[in-house]
Amino acid sequence: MSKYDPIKTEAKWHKIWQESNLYQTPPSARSKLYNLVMFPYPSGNLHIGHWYNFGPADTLARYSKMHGRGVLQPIGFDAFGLPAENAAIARGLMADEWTTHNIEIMTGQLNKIGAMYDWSKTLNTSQPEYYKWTQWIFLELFKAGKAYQKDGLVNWCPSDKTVLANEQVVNGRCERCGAMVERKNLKQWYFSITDYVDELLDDLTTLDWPERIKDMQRNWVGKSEGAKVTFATTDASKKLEVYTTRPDTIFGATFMVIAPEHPLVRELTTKENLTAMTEYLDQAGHKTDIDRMEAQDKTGVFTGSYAQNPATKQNIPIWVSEYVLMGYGTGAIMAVPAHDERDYEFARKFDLEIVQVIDGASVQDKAHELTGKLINSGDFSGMDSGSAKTAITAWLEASKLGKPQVQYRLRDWLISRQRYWGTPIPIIHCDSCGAVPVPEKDLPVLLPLKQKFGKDGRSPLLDNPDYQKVKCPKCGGDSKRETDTMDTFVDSSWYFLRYPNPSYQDGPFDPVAVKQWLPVDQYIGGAEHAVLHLLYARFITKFLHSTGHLDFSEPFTKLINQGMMLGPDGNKMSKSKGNIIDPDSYVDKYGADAVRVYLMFMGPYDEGGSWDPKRFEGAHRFINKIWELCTTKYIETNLDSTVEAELEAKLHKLIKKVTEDTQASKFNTAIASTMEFINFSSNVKRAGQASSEQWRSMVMTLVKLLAPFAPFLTEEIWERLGNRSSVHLEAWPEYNPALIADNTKTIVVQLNGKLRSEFIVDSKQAFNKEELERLARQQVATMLSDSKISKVIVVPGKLVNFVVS
RNA sequence: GCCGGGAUGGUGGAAUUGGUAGACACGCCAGUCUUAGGAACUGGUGGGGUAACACCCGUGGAGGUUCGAGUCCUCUUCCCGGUACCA
Repeated sequence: MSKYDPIKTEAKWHKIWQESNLYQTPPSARSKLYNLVMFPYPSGNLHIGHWYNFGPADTLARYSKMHGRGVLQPIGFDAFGLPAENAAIARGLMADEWTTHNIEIMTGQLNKIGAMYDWSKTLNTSQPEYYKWTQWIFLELFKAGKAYQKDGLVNWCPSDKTVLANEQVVNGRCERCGAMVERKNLKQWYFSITDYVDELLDDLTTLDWPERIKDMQRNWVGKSEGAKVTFATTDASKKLEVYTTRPDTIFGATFMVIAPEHPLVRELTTKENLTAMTEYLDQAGHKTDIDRMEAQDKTGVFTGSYAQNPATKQNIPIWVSEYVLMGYGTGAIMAVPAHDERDYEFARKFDLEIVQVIDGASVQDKAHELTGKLINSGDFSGMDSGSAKTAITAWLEASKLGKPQVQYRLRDWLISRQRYWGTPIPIIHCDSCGAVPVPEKDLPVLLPLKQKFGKDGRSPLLDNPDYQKVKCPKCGGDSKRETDTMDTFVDSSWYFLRYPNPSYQDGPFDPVAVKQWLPVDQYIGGAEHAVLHLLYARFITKFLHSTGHLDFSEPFTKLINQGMMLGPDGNKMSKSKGNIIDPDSYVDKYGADAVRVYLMFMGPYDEGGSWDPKRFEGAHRFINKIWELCTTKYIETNLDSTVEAELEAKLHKLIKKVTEDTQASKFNTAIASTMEFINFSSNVKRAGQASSEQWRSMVMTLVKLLAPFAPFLTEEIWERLGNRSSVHLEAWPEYNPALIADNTKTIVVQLNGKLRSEFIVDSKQAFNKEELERLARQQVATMLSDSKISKVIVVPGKLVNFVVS
């Protein structure tokens, strides 16, 4: 029998599967599985991380299909976006040409994976028939008042020349290109994600997602409970609102601090302090976020004004400092230096009063941030922090000086981008009517193709009068089309709704198909989208739910996170480190099955790992061993009924193990047990101890168990075994529990918990305590001869432990 | 700083959830085959110890609970991911 040729075999089956439409999505199914991977960005090449995501995801899909579930497993492209635009500029190409070219290449690579993609259900977010509906969703949000324009401080990436959402700023840098983000005052479009903040937080408990992802979302939303308190200036002319999580410390508020961008800064600054203030504001305005973060020392300037602490009635100075951020709370704080580290540092530096109001630790050298018993707090002294928070907030509320307040860190989603390659924002700016939405009948607003890029990547839309010139849909007057496009995360926030029927014309998604397939049953992808895509998609789903377009409010019931694939050196793969593994070279030499098996055997799926070329050999050998075992002639020479029974028992144990492990995405242990079984059955084969019929039936079962892992190899073997139809249409094997029960058990004998001996006992005897103790005593009789047994512990079916002195 | 995850042979990793630590695989060593190399196959492989057994040590570190701890508790070191003047 010839050696296994993965290249020929894989090409052969890929063709047959395609021609026979083997993986066509069933129109309906009693039990459905919407198995989804995060669709790729058409960067030009499928990298090893894609394989690590898509291969095991397909194994899960195939496993479910064999369980009789109707499976929808689509694939498409997240095709708009900056990298394509930048690459096109760099190569002097059109963005659409570059994207189309990459999609062609990547489609070929995707086919090699051997995944059961249904290519009749693919989509591409840069196509007008798709982005028409992205625009439609924008208009729905606009109608509901949840897409709005706002003037304000935004994150600006000077290298990509566009604004960014908060979620796209990582450590003060642009998530895409790593450039330091600047702050700018601009009028931009936002989506009101904060309107859904409580649902986004609370519904996390209903989701079957990894806890760490849920925690990341919880942290990002950043809910905190406290109080809003109003402080009046001493002349009562102005009011300053502050947010605090520690109303119990209000008696210790000895000064106030407001952000440099606070609207009252100018008004509060007295003549004597004006020069210093102007200087301070000027240098603060020039700093990037990074500068601010890295500032070692607290800086600040006194305004010259005072406010009255409503609790102590004392006059306290109002300062301006960068450590108070305009974007959180009210942009002003009551500073309690005794009980807040930052306020403490500021007070020490500028020699401000420190009054301790919580007992329990000295504030001589540092702030005391814990809760405790109140002191120096008037009528509230003696209470503990917990009840004082409630009592003081109630008192503030009764005196109309404050109220309980819940604060979130999450801000609205800034979706405008000053770039060309994205979904045009369907808005027309009219001098008399303002921002007017493009009427639905005029959708899509087509993105003009074949555009030459301006200098420095300037959006061609800005220099395209034909695109901009438009009549106002309201008054018919001359007006100007919006030239910004949408963040690509808007495109990807709803794509999973369209997959079930991507050619649907009458809406963004086909309600019948959505009813059949949604929500997504399992979503498989990396953790890098925890607070980006996954949060946005939940928001859009909740919006469409609240407006009656969907009857579910969470898009992804179950989330599976694969770990990260690292280079052979254990580092994140990057061009600069030169440690990028190209999957194609392995696929072209050893086949997709070997690559899939390698990736799944490597270790726990959610932990990832580094690519080790040496260890790849193991997966390759595994494939060859299966081939050898299943396709070379079996000769029955030396029948042994004990071995036959053992083979049968091991097979059924294997079915159980592979079933349970695959279900739990524990691919590595599923494969390990299969290897173990193959080692055992190779010995049986060599000795010819089992009947030919048993052997043949065992091989058939084994091939079915392996089908989701190595789809090409198993299909070829299946055919050679004489089967006419595909192994991928077979039903998943079931195990017989009666065959799994061992008829003997190994009982361990311990002395003081240490292994000393073991014996085999008939399963019927394994739970008879007296018998086990008797047998165990025989085993270690000589060792026990001159020791005193103080206790005997018998664990039925497992062990006997003698405690001796 | 805060939140989450982790540390087991030369390497990747197993371990029925408190009951034989190191499954499976890589690598290495020896052997068979081969002109040779490779491939394939067979056996061995945590450390110490022994002629071979016996025996001792061993899951980042220090304690503890228990007849028995990789697994539970307390403290601690280091690594990874997320997040951060968030009041």
